[in-house]
Amino acid sequence: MKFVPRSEATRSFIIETTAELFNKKGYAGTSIADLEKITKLTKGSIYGNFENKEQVALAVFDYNLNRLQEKIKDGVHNNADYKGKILSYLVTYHSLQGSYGGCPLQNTAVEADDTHEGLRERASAGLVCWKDSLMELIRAGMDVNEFKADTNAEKIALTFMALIEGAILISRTTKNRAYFETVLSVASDTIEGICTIK
Amino acid sequence: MKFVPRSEATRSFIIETTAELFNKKGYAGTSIADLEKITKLTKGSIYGNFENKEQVALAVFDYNLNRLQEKIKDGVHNNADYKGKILSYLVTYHSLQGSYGGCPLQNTAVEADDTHEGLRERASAGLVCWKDSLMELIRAGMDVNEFKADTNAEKIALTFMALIEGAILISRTTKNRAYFETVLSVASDTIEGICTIK
Amino acid sequence: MKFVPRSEATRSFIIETTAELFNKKGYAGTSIADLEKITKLTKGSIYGNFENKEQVALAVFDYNLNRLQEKIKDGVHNNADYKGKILSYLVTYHSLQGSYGGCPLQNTAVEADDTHEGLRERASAGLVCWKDSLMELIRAGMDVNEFKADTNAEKIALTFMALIEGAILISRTTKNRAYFETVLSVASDTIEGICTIK
Amino acid sequence: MKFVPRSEATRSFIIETTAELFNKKGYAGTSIADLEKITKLTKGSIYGNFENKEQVALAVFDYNLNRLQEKIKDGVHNNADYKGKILSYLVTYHSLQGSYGGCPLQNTAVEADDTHEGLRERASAGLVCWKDSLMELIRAGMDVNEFKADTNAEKIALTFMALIEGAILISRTTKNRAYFETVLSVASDTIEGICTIK
DNA sequence: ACGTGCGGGACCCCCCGTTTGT
DNA sequence: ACAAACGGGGGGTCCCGCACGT
Repeated sequence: MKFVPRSEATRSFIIETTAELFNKKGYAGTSIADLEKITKLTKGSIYGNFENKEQVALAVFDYNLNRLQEKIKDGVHNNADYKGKILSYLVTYHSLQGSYGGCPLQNTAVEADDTHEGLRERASAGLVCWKDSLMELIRAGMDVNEFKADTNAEKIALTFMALIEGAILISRTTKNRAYFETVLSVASDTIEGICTIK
Repeated sequence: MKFVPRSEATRSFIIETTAELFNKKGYAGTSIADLEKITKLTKGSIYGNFENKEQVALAVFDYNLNRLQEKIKDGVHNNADYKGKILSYLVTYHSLQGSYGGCPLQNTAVEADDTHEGLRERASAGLVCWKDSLMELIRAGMDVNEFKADTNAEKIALTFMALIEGAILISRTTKNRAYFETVLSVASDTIEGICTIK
Repeated sequence: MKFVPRSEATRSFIIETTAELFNKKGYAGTSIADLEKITKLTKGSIYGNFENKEQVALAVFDYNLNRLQEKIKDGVHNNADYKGKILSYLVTYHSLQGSYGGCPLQNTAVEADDTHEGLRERASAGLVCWKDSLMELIRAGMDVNEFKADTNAEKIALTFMALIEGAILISRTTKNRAYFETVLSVASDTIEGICTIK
Repeated sequence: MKFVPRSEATRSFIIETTAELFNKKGYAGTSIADLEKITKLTKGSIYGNFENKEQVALAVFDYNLNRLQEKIKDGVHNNADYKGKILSYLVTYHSLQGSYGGCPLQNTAVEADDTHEGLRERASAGLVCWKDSLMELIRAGMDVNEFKADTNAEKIALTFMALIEGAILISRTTKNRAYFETVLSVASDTIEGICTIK
């Protein structure tokens, strides 16, 4: 029999409630029982709203990614110049380094790259989207002469992203926040470096 | 009863045979049945050589880390100047980007940071060890005037590491090798940037 | 996660269906697979109704003990005088000497005394409760002058119980019913011996 | 391939070393690993001396039974009159109420009666032998006019045994030594009761 | 001959993701 | 939306052989 989703509210509730759990324990490490416990719903209810565990995980990934993107978008909008817009990513990531379990893009990417093609594709799309957004900002900044004309937009974008993800990885694993700050300052410098004026 | 290990050969065989599997599928995602399949040994034999799955995983992590460190050490030894020694890391990591499942330090770190303290500690120690090695090389290079006297060794080391790990993450997830090259070139530039002469 | 029991009916069904098995094969000797076979339920169902095997065993012990006590209570109620009430124990135990696997109190006590504190405590409580019931009957009989005034109630109770349990042990092991009768006749004589009139 | 036993010394060592363990934990509850641990021998060695776990258990039962019988025989020999000989059983059993895990006859009988025909038979034989020994002593006492001529030897023997086993059962389970004394005093009285003179 | 080292595989208890009946 | 059952798989232990040393 075909699967028919039910109340959108419950579906959202499940996604939002379990998002942190999935981010922390991963797809393989999170059980349906965990979902029951944290949502206080029953298996039947969860399976009434999702076809299976995989669909919950996919929806949760989308939610986590969207949540991140919204915050980033806020930061971007709140800055007038392109340098500020790009540097706002650092502020946003900084504010996220709480107890949510790290960057969902990173967590999903690393778990899924050799095990779950569906999740890997989504993580990949998330990264590419992120890169494209950054490149767009850089190119826009170049257009208004805020950034140097010879800037390699993709290279800067990738460097920026790599530094952020690397910073999260190192600081979370070593539980040393200072490493995070240090690496992010380099990301900041990287952007400063392409500015035409200081 | 205290656990008594058996033939060192079998133990090593299990570790070496399952190392890639653990690196690809992670601790939670690898089952004893997987180990049986790939080693063609039985549970009885595996549990005769390891106390439990966790001990296999820990040993495998050590093996994977050591394997990486050996390759890096080779690269370092084969270069005379400190710049060459440091840049050899990039060559080594470049050669590793095959089908082994990515960087074990990254995989373990990301999976374990919120789920398995024992593995997290090992990954953390691995990262710190890596950073210290890099800092030592940088400081030695400063001593012989190969690197600028005002170089912040720790910052450079962390940046270098973050770029490498970030590069692996992005390129593996997107399955785009070019991203890897691009980010590593930035890592290379970073080292060039602290050299006294070109 | 806290364990939440399911349908009381299934739970009871499991207890009742497996009670004889546990009584015959003991706690260590009874496997979950045995329970599946005899109940024709699956592991999932059993573990949905009980936290673990131990909890099944404890519930089964309670059931078996209660079952025994109900029969005994019937016998006691069906007799007007205290001598008759006490001797009814013998009739009850006599009727129980079928193929149920012997006295659950005995079986549990002997298996658990050095291996399972939880079961041992329950068996102990069962024995003490039995002794107290007997003593109450004896003392009541003394109050109405049915039993001699100088009767040592506890001694008589313990003797009565020891004879019954000893009788079961000997007769079941040797598969000789006559031994059972012989020893029970002594238990009967013991009660006769404290009567004021014949 | 046929099984060929090995050094008698090792065989005895295994039996003697594991006797208490089997008595405490039972046949089903004792694992080969337990035997390894306590003997500090390897499985291979144990299986070199016994065909399988069952044969160890049978040999251990024989050993435990024999050990008991030897002590009883000592007590019997050290008493001149038949009353003393019989009552010496009580002294012997009293001295055995240490931490050895209770009466091996009882433990084996209760575990085996519905699960292991081989052990049950041995326990049965042990009980019958005990009964016969007691009956012999009683009849010999009757012959020399120490015991009343109308004594029902078998009944007295069975009562005596039942009281002892019942006493052990009750006192071990409740961990109340006083119950043991109380019931054994009744066993003693039973013998006094068949004496011609006090 | 005898003890050991080590591998085998069936089975242990328990939990998994899932479906069904209501 | 839930309660309850399902059956396969999770990690881990069981009892047992076999081949090697001594």
